[in-house]
Amino acid sequence: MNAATRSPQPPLTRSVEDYLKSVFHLTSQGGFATTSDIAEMLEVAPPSVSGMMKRLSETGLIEHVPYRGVQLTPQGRRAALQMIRRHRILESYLTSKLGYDWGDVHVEAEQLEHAVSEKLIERMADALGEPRYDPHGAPIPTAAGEIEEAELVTLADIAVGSSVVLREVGDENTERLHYLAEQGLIPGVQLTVIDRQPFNGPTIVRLGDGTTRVVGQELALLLFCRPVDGE
Amino acid sequence: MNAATRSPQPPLTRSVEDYLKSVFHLTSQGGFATTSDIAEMLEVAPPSVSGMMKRLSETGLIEHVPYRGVQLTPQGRRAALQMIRRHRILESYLTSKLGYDWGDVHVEAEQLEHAVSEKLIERMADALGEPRYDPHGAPIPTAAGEIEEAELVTLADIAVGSSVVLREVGDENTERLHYLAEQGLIPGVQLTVIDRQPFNGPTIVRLGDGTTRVVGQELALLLFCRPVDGE
DNA sequence: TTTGAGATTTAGGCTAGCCTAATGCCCTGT
DNA sequence: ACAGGGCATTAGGCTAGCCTAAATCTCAAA
Ligand SMILES: [Mn+2]
Ligand SMILES: [Mn+2]
Ligand SMILES: [Mn+2]
Ligand SMILES: [Mn+2]
Repeated sequence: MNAATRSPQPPLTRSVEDYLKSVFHLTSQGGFATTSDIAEMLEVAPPSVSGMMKRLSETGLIEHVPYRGVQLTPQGRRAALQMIRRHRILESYLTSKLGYDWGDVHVEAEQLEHAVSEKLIERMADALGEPRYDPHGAPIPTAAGEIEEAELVTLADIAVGSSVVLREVGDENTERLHYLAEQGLIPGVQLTVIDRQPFNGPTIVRLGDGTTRVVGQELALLLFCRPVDGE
Repeated sequence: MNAATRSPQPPLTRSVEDYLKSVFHLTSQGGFATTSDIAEMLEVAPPSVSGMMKRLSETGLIEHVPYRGVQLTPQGRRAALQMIRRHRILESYLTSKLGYDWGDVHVEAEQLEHAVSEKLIERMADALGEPRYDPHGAPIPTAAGEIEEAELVTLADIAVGSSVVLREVGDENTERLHYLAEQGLIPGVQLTVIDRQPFNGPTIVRLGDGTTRVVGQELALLLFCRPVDGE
């Protein structure tokens, strides 16, 4: 009887939890997560990733194809989704109940996610009314481990003349989030693309109040939108 | 320039934080914390404590007198009080804002105390109105690192006929806390000792509503009281 | 088909924290 | 004064996670 089949499993370490989340995010579009992508995301050296991948495949949390990359097993995926639920509930709670700025919650949640109990997360979720999205618009997995998969398009890909709803923005960069909030570019806002400059130039959008914003290509690639019905 | 004088210090680890808290509690009546007392409190083997004491004295957090025990340095005391503030604010918050039972908060706080930021603790404290006592009646250190030192007496030492206010109870045992809550023996309640059986027998107290309780010696030793003014 | 750049893994090393077994210190009781 | 019990420390070993340097694999370009 080996480690992968022995039960009950010892609790996952902080590191393991973060590795699993990384693999989840890196494989969300399908395919493998590569050693160097994981290393970059977690800010560790590639050999550290190789070492951890070895341990994680021995415990049955990932499938490792040498020199190709890794994918989560069903068990690994379950654990990753649980961590993502924790993270996003925490971000939501800090924002709604403790007056946190949406630019600051990610860093705090990155630590707390490893220390909170299941019970605390469910109490927070309950206090919030079982939110479905975190403050940055990312879907919150259910306690049962299900997550909404929406097909979103980046603002940079929206044709001039089309209207969209901004659904989700990346949550890792505090300054970027502050800037977006200043500009009123927050999830839920409706935008109409009124122009786009050539050569990967900025996209110009009109907000509901008639004001316009000039969004550079780099930023436009990080604003995930859903086309508005009937457009 | 050695480790003790180099600055800024690296953040303390989870283990170090728990060791410092233990030393604080074990020296709160003065004197030294012994290796075996620390080992018992943290549920580790004595040699693990010896090893950690070596590291902590090298970093200037404790003073170690070989074969005698340890005491906190001012720096170690500051760190310990910060952790105790975190712990007690967390217990208060979980109880007041998330409907936690007072018997369950200790275990949760024991983990969270290592993951929360200073900022989060201050937001929680603010949301609670800067509480001065945790749910078990223990004083909460201020953000500046000051803690109230009250001279409390255990119920077992109160003379028959005297009245007291129950101020503080130990928070480590969930079942004990549940039992105390059932009996109405919670901090703030006024008690009059109406009898005590000999040979370390139980203490009989009357509550404000006229009902009585029979409190065994073991429990009476853990109920910390303040004599009522003018008695 | 060969080759080389780039990615990955292996080799070897380090620290923090834990353990058990062996040794050493301290103090009390005779 | 000293023996012995009990506590503390030292010795030696282990795992998780990290690192750098060296070896190895892969794949696309020549
Ligand atoms: Mn986040
Ligand atoms: Mn994390
Ligand atoms: Mn507690
Ligand atoms: Mn703790």
